[in-house]
Order: sequence, then structure tokens, then C-alpha cells
Amino acid sequence: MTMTNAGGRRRPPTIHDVAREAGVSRGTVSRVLNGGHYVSPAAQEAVNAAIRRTGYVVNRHARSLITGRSDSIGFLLTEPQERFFEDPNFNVLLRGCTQALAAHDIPLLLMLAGTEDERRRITRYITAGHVDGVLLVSSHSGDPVAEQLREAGVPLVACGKPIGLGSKVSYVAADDRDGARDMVKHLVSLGRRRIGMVTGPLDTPGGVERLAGYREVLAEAGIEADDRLIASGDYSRASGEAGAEQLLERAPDMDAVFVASDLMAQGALTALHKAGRRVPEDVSVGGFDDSTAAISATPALTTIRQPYDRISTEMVRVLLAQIGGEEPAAVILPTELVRRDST
Amino acid sequence: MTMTNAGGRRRPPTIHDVAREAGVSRGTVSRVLNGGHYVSPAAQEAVNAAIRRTGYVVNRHARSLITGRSDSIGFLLTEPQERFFEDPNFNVLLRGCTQALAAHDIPLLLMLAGTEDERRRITRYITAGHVDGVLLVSSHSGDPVAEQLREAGVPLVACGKPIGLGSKVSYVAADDRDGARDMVKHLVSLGRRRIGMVTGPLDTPGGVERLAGYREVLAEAGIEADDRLIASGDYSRASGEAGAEQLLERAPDMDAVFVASDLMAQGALTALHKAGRRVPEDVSVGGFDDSTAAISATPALTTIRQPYDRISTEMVRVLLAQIGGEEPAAVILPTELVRRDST
DNA sequence: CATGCTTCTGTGAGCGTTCACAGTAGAGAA
DNA sequence: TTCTCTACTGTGAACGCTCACAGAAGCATG
Repeated sequence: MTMTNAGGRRRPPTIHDVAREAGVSRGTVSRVLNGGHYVSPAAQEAVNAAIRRTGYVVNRHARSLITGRSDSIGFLLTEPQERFFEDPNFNVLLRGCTQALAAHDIPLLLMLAGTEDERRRITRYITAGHVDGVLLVSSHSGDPVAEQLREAGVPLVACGKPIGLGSKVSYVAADDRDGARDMVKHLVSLGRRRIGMVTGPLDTPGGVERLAGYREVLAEAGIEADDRLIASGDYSRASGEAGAEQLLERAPDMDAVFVASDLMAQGALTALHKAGRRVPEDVSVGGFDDSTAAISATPALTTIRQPYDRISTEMVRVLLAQIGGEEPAAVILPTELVRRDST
Repeated sequence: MTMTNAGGRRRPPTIHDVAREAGVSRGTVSRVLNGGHYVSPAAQEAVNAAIRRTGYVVNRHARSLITGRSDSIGFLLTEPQERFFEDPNFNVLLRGCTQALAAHDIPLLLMLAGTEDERRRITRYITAGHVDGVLLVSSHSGDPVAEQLREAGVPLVACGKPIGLGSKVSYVAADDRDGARDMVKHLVSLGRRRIGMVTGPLDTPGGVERLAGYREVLAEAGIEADDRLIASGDYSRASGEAGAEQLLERAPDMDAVFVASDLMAQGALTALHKAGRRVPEDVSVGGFDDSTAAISATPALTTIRQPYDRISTEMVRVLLAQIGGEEPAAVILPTELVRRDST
């Protein structure tokens, strides 16, 4: 029974204590800790036993000091706080990334850049090397933070295709165009012909792609395009409601609407309800995301499922690979139509 | 123009480089970095200039290695992930804490303990000293994580009064009882007499206090208590809907209902709508929280505002004080009635 | 002129790791 | 036997910072 610091808070055991306890040297303990190559089974076992007995845990600061790695990564959200408060997709992503990183024993630093000041502070923090890499969530284009990080050579992977950053930055995205196509095909197959759309922000690839998918399928089905059937939103609930109102006014004969996010679709449902339209009898409504918003909506939304669990897993995988020296990569994941009560 | 590492990634400047540049010693630079006591104005100025010129940023690992502090804190959420996905209050809290910590230049590590495994892993991580303190968000009682952290002597501050942890753990909470009282008084003042309640989880102080406030005011108003008018929920949307359905069945003459969270109140609105009751004409509905859910509900919810911005600020303040050696403290913050369209 | 006090500055040691390197032991080949 | 190769182990030197301490300089006091 060793009592290092009677009374006060006990000094935690170091690699030295473990080495002494196991009857080996610091070097051997370190080797066991880092994969166990070139260590005899006997030493391996002795060290592990000593670790268990002493309750040793590595001092990450000492390790980082010498390796130059921080063994932590940042989750950077460059969205206004209203969007963060409103959209459950962020939480799903956050949870997924935290979990995926936990498997590698890597803590996640949360960085919320809502204001210009915060953006600056966070950029400085990251470029100072306090994290090994960054998971970036930012729907908006031309994000100066992303650009600065890329220039500083910080490993970076974005959620959704970033705009204007060339091919030098990794990203993981769902197949927006294909998802949009599936939804509109579905609406067409229900016999709808006056199909409207509330788009996402058109300064983002995701927003553009979903609109493109919508247009393609209409063309293929021989339905004439009508700009009065297109309104634009920004993924927020309020913009979905406003968009649907606008469409109803400009095209009262609309019999279906594809809304580019579930949250906006919730807003659209409210607008339709207020206008006295029944869903799905009078108007079919299709969302995008399959977020918790889709299920809690009344009626429950038919939507395009984005595989958020795989998206976060892939983001982490690609980021770690990049930190390990690999080239930036782009990953596109398939979507899936989920039928519920709104179509 | 000094080029330390032509070609490769430049080695970042150290305190040594700054010292040389400023013509002083490491010690002086360090003193400037840590408050500037016992430093002459001239040296101060020279060091600051050198820091600007070299672009120096402190190596936190080296600092932590010697100080024993990590200068980072953990935000621990011990809730099932469905609740994290559903309830925007977590996001508001998260944002507030991140911001308050940023003012002290302290990063926030996000720890989501949804499963038993995660709980164990995270507890080990924290007790290993990888964070200086923990902001705990957990509505459930008898949380074993909190207990273990307290025993390990980790500075801890909970959001909401924790149960069964004695007075040894700090917490910041809104005045639940008083808030509930205000809401029920408001309903009584509208002439309502058959006032129901959907409670929060009754194994938490918050849940119990809100119910107590409700009971008190009814008694004071001379309205007889009726257990058929009380249903219990768990703060989730679904439980609010179920609770309201139950109340309508047991007490069809209910003319008002106080729901212990906005999210549950949203559910209650759905149930009332399905049952053909008009809000607020037939039934007044009062919520609790003033979350984004309150505004997006139709009709917009009259609710009790919890001062989340102040709650997060206070949590951080109390935690930092405790890390600095002060005694645990309890902070109770006042609430406020926000009138909207549901009453 | 010595002494003491205050204010400021420089220096050596050490925090707990990893890494490079030197060295040892044992097996197999010449 | 001797040499070489492989598998393993120990050791010193960093990493970049803070802290304690020693010392210098300036000024007032005895």
C-alpha cells in the first residue's frame, strides 16, 4: 500500500511508477501503450498488470508536448445560433461524430461560431494547432473560416460539399440530386402534375442539387416547368412556411410540393393548414432529411432519408485518414425514400 | 526574416523565440503571459511587440504539463439520445456555456453519455484529470456518474438541483416552484377552475417543485384538488400528448392545463386539437421553459421563461470559482411569465 | 557606508511523455 | 567458434512551459 501524498490529493501514477511496478523500463511501458510492437509477451503482460494495479492513465499533455499532436479534434459550426437552436440535424451529427471519435479515444471540442468575433477567435485557436483537425458544418458558401483553415493546412472535412474551395478540401455528403429525383418521381407516380418546390439556400451546392433533381424529373415526365411553382428558403422553419404561402398565392392549383428540408416542410404544413388545404388529400408534401422533425410533424412526413449516422462516421474516418497523411477525399452517400402520411 | 524550417511546415515560435526577439528572458515573457505582475512597463511593451511580430501562441500542452491544469472543461449530458435530439433547450444551454467559457479562453469538451458504456468511458476520462471541471446536465435522479465524480473530487456544477447528492455539489436552477405558481395564478386569474397538469418526471426536484407550486396555488385559490387532473410525463413531446389525452378522458370538463415543459405542451396541443378542443377558447394551455418550441407552437405558447442565458453564465461562473478553490454553491434564478396566444 | 526593503529580472530544474539510439541475448549460419 | 541477424530492452535527451529561487538595481533609512 503506497501512500504518496497523505492528506492531500494523491499524485497520479506516472509511467515511471508503472515501469517500477512491472520491473521494466519506461521505454517498454511506452511501447506497450502505443501498440505493443517489439515487446515480449511476458513484458506485455507484466506492464498491463501493473497498469491495472496502479490505475495508471496516460498524461495526454506530456504526450502531446512531444508528439506535437493534440489528439483532439474540433467540431466547428458556422451557423447563426437560431439555426442551431432550431434544427435537430445538428444534434444528430454532433452525437454521431462524438461517438465515432470516442471509438478512437479522441475528445471533441465544440466550437460554435455564431458571430464574427467568435469566428476570429476560433480560427486563431485552430490554426495555433490546438486541435489536429476540424469537422466543419456550414451550409453557407464562401465561408471565410473554411478558406483560412484550408490555407493554414489544417486537416478539414466538411459536411456537405463546400463551395469555392476547389478540390483540396474533403467532404462527406448525401446524394442530394438523386434524393430529390426520388422524391419528385414519387410525387409524379402519385399522379401529381402541379408540383411545387421550396428550395434550400441556392448559394450552396446542396440547395442547387436538390433543385436540379426536381427540374430533371419534371422534364423527364414531360411536365412543363413553371417558375411560379418555385420558392426559395434557407432551411429554416419560418422560410418553409413563407415559401409555401407564396406558392399557394402564385399557383393555387398546386397539388404537391417538394420541400428541401423537413424543418421547412413543417412550416409548409402550417401554411397549408392555414390555407385550408388537406394533406395529403389536396396537396402532397415531401420533405428532405428524415430528421426528428419528420416524425413529429402532423401528418408524419414522407421524406428523403439522409444517412446521418454514416455521414458522421465517414466524416471522422476521412478526417483521421487525412491527419494520418492521406489525400483529401470526397464521399457521396446514397439516400432513401421514406414513405409516411403526407403523400 | 527567420526561416526555421524551409520547405516543410514551419515550427511554431516558442516562448524562447519571443524572449530572444524582445531581448528579455523566458521568465519575463512567462510573467507577461500570466498577468504581467512584477514586470516593468518597458519589458511588458517589448514582449507584447515580440509576440505580435512572431505570431506566438502559447503551447497549452507544455503549460498544462507543469501546472497540472488542463484549462478545459467538460460538458456532460447524461440523457438518452432521443431527448438530446428532440429538446432545443440543450442547444441553448450548450451555446451559452460555450460562449461563457470562450470569454475565459477555455475550450469545451462535449461528452454525451447515452449508454452505459459511454458513461463508464467518460467517467474514467474525467477522473483521470483530463478536464478541470464538469458542467453536468442530467434531469434524472440518482445519476451514478454525478456521484462518482463527486467522490473523485472533480469540480462539478449541475444544471437543476441534483437529487441525493447532499449539499456537496453546486447547482444552478430556475425557481421552479415560483414559476409554476405564477403560471397557475395566471390561469386562475383567467377564470379557469378545472385546471389540469402534466408534470415532469417526479424523481427530479424540478418535476416535484413544479407540481408543488401548482398544488399550492390551487389550495390558496380555494379550488379543490382532483387527482384526475394530474398526469405525469417525462418532458418529452410524446409524453405530453399522452398526458393530455389521459386528462381529457378522466376529466372532460378541464378548462386549462399547465404542462411542465414546452415540448410536452406541444404534444398537449396536438392531443387537444385531435379531441376537437379549441385553444385558448375551450382550454388554456401553459407551458414551461420558453424554448424555441414555445414560439413555433400553434398557437404560440404562454409559458414560464427560464433564463437560460443567465443559467449557463452562472454555471460557468460557479464552476470556475470552485476550480479556484471556493466552496460549492447553489444559485436559484427567478423566472418570468411570458404571455402569448395559448391562454 | 552599511543595511534593508521593494521591484524587477535571469536561471536551473522539472513536469511526464516519446523517440532515437545503443546495447543485450539468443538463434541460426558459416 | 565466430559472425550476423532478429527480437527485444534500457537510457538520455528532448518537447515548451512555469515555478522557485537567487540576484541586481534603486532608493530610503539607520
